[in-house]
Amino acid sequence: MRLTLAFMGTPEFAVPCLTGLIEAGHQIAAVYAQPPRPAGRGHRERQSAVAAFATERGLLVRCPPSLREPEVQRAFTSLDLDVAVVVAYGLLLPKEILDAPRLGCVNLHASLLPRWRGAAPIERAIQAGDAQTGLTLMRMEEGLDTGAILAADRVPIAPDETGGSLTAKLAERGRQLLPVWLGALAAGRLEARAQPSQGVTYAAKLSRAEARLDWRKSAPQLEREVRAFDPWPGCWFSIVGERIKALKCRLIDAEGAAAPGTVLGPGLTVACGSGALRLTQVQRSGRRPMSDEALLRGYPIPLGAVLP
RNA sequence: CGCGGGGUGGAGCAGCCCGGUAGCUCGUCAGGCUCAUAACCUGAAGGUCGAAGGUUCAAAUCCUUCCCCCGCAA
Repeated sequence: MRLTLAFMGTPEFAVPCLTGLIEAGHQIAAVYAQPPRPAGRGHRERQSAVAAFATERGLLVRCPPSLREPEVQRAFTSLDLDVAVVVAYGLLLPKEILDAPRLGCVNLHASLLPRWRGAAPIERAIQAGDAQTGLTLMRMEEGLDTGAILAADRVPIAPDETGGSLTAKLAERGRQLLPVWLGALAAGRLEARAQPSQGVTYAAKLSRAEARLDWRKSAPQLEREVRAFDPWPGCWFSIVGERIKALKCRLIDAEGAAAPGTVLGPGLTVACGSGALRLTQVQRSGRRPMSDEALLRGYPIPLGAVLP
C-alpha cells in the first residue's frame, strides 16, 4: 500500500530510514529536519544530514525551528498525510501535529522500550553493558518516548561495539524494517501495546564532561565508555594541561594495587579503580590519531606518573 | 571573519622566538654479544625540513601567499 507520509528526522542515523521509505515506494510529501545551525570549524551554517539528503533527492524539505507556530501546523495539516514517521527528529510534536495524519505519528526509537527512553539510547546501552538493544516503533503521544509499542526488533551488542558501529547497524536495520512495519500498520495488523511500567530508564543526552576518563571507575566500566562515546563525544584525559583523547583501549590484567591513574605500562596502561586499561589508540589535540607506543616516543610519560 | 594546534628521513617528536653544516626516541639494514631474544653493543642507509615567492652573504628558522591535517567550541 502506497502511503502519503511526512518524514521527520535530523541526524545521519535517520537517513537510511528515509531511504527505506523511499525504496518502498511511499509518497514522501515532505521531509522535516531541524534548521541549519552554525557548526563545525569556522562556524559555517550546516544543513542536517537529513535535510542535505532530502534536498539532494529533490524532496520537499522544511526546517521550522518549532512546530508550535500555527502557520507551521497549517502547512503540516495541508499535506493531507496518511502518517508521519519520526526518527531522531529532536523537536517536540504538539497535539495539533500528532493528530493531523490519518494514522497518526509514529516514532522509531533506537532501544527496546521502555528501556532507554530519551536522547542517547544507543550509547547508553553500550555504556551500561547491555547484551542487546534494538529498535522500537511506537505511536507518538505527548510524553517523552512513552507511546504504545507497535513493533520491536532486537539487536545484539557486540563486545567491540562502539557508538558509531551500533548506530550504523541500527540505522540499517531501520531501513529494512520501517517499510515492513509501516505496511503492517497501514493494513491494521499492528497491535498497540502500552509500555510496561517496569524497566523504564532514561538515556540522558551525552556531554563532553562525562566523557572525561575517571580513573576511579573500574576498568571494564571505562572500557565500555570509551566504546560508547566513540565517535562522540569521545573519551579523554589530561596530562600537564594537555587534553588527550582515548580512541581505543583494552583491558589489562592488573597485578598489584596502584592508585587509580597510575601509568603502568606496557604502552600507556593506566591503573583504574579496579583493573587496568591500556589506551591503544590515542590522539593529542591538533594531532592525528596514533598508537600509544607512537605517542610515548615523542611525548614521554614516565612510568609511575599519576594521571588526574 | 568563533578559538587554537600541526605539516622536519618509515613512525612519533625536538630545533623556529635569538638565521650559519638536520638532532632525539623508535623502526629498517649490516655486524657483534648471547643457548637465545622484542634485550644489549657497534656501524650504515634513508630528509627538495607541506608548496611558491620574498628578505639575506646565508632560511627548517624572518616576511607574504597558498595547500593539507587536526583539537576546542557549536
